[in-house]
Amino acid sequence: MEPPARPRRVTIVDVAKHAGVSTTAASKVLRNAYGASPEMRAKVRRAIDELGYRPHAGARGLRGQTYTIGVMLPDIRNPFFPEILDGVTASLADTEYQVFLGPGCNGEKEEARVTEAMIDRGMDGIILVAPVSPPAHLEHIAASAPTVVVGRHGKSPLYDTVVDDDAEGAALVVGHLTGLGHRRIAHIEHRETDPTRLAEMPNARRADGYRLAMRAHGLEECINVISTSYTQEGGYLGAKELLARTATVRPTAVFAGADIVAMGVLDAVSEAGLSVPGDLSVAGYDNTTFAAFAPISLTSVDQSGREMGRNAVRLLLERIADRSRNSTQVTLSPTLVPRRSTARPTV
Amino acid sequence: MEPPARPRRVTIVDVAKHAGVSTTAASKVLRNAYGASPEMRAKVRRAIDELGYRPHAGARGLRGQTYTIGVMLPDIRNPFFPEILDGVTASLADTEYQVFLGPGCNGEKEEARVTEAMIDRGMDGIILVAPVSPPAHLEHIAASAPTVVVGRHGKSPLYDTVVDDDAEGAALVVGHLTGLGHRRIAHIEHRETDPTRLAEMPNARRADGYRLAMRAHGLEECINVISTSYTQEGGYLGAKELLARTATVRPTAVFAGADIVAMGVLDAVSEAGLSVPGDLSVAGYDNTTFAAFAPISLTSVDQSGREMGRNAVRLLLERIADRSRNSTQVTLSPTLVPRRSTARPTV
DNA sequence: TCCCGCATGAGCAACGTTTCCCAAAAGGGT
DNA sequence: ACCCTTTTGGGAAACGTTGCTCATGCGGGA
Repeated sequence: MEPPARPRRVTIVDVAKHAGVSTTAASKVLRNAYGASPEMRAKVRRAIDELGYRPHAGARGLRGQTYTIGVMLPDIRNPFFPEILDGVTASLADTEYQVFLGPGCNGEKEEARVTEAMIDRGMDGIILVAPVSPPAHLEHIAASAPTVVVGRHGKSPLYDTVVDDDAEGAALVVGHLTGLGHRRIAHIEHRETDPTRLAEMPNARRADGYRLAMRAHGLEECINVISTSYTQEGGYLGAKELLARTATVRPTAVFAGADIVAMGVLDAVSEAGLSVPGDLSVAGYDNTTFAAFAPISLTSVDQSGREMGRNAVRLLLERIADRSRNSTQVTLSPTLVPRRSTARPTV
Repeated sequence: MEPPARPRRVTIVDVAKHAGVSTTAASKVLRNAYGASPEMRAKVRRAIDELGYRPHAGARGLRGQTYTIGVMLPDIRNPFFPEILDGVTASLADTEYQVFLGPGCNGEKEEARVTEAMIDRGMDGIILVAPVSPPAHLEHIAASAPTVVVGRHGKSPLYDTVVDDDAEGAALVVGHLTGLGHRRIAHIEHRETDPTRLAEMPNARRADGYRLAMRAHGLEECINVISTSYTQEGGYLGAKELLARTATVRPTAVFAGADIVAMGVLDAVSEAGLSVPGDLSVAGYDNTTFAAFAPISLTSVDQSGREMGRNAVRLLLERIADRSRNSTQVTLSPTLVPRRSTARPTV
């Protein structure tokens, strides 16, 4: 016995037939376009409801828009990114647009695959969060579809950007720690060699901001940057190196470039039988969800991801409406969230 | 001055012209279809490379496949779900398929919006992770596109399922705790009233498994289930209630139905000035990333999300190949990961 | 009365693919 | 030399929309 033939999807033609009008007319009603009388609108709308019609996005895309926005996140595991996403979806909630995420892509190759896939699917707009691709590739993307880059400092006439003032964030941390009385404040950064990334990626800005702030507080000779990576393991290795020093040289505080790095630092501290903040104050960056967990209670910098997401959508919709408008750069200010992982140094 | 007209996308017609063949021929080469000589294949492939042609997924979808798989995650913040996603993308890495995620959808309404959007975009297959929609809606989805449901126990002839044996997971925890000498073991569950969810959702199975295992250990009179929700707040409230009791009735161990719930428990414990595991042993479920962080070090149940993702893809591809095949249910066994949050009770 | 403009509708050609078909040519067995 | 099969290639019609162009009918101003 044959399984029942799947019912063909109802199309705009079915709607038009059922309403007794032309497909053109039905299309006009769908798009709220000019040239349809109130009675016709009513008829068509009724037919749509009765048949449960939904427009086919692919077919629409062939002639214009797909009503789809693509968002690329570098790492779905980093709990900071969902904040941005929330801002994006909230802003798009009462529009016809639908958001889809490219899956976790770390590395240029994966990034290229995902962005190309978005373009191939005719997405109306693309939001790239902290992409690692070279600027040329970003411009290639932006030339194919309206694009907003979030969390990366380079500017281009082809795309808009939304960034956090990472240097200021670093200064907030240094200011907080010096205010508590710390002098030997170390920083764990993400090692970067590529020159454009060195100029554009937030991690490099945070390191620069740290150095600048240390000098501003007259602590130039205490500057101490460990280059590992923005991972838990990177934090662990960096902290091991710091803790191996003799007590008179050992830092009393560590500014980790990201919360996840701070987690690694906590691992190493715990392994060494030391305590936070008694033996070492630790601060992170991103104010991720777990920074607030009671056993961790990590002092961190909040970049207001929601606000970044909202701004990204605003810029994207503006650019969809007018592709030739000048590119815009939005910079948001971070705030410090002090918690129990930082305290006065015990001399 | 006019901005330079955006270059029209390269189409299969351009490729055919450039190679000096028909578009039919070019299409055959693209799809590795029968009826093209080796020389023609070579010519067309060269043209594709020279022009940088990429097929337009929307147009393809109009006539068949879009080579797109949609994955719906209920909550992007729950660090367990990325595991599943990893399994999915890894399995799909060397196919032509591209994965896209629906953004965080908690609630039936959001779920419906996202799944409809996936269908509208002609996605070739849909993976639903722990959906909350009623079975009728799941079958509606499955009737429109090949579907695999992950992390939900109901079965249907229309879709395949991949689940963890949640009852066994609960039994592992209870066994572990009784083995350590605990008797008053409480459980914090996600309150569920809807009868089908009560039957199908993993949280209900975990609670049932807990009860069953307690009886099996002769601890029926110690059974103690607190109904809140699978959130940090839910865990916090549940733990407050438990900790308010006098020491002789107070549980010595808590089995939280999810790691995020355990975080809330830790918050409450810390607030009450008590310690883990000294005053209270705590176990979670999901073995999320942060369960391994040193200051937390949470005993948890690992469901091997990767394996679930891999299985989901396998089933999905099978169903795409043969839509009328019988539906399959895969059940995976969880394992216990003991850490420092559980220990012998201090009488 | 005539003409113009506007509101209302429909016809039709795209958009970029795939696939069903058919034609021509090329082998292969008598 | 003949027919039959297989290979190789292309023409053209879909798929579901949208937007251009055009036809009709109506009212109003001259």
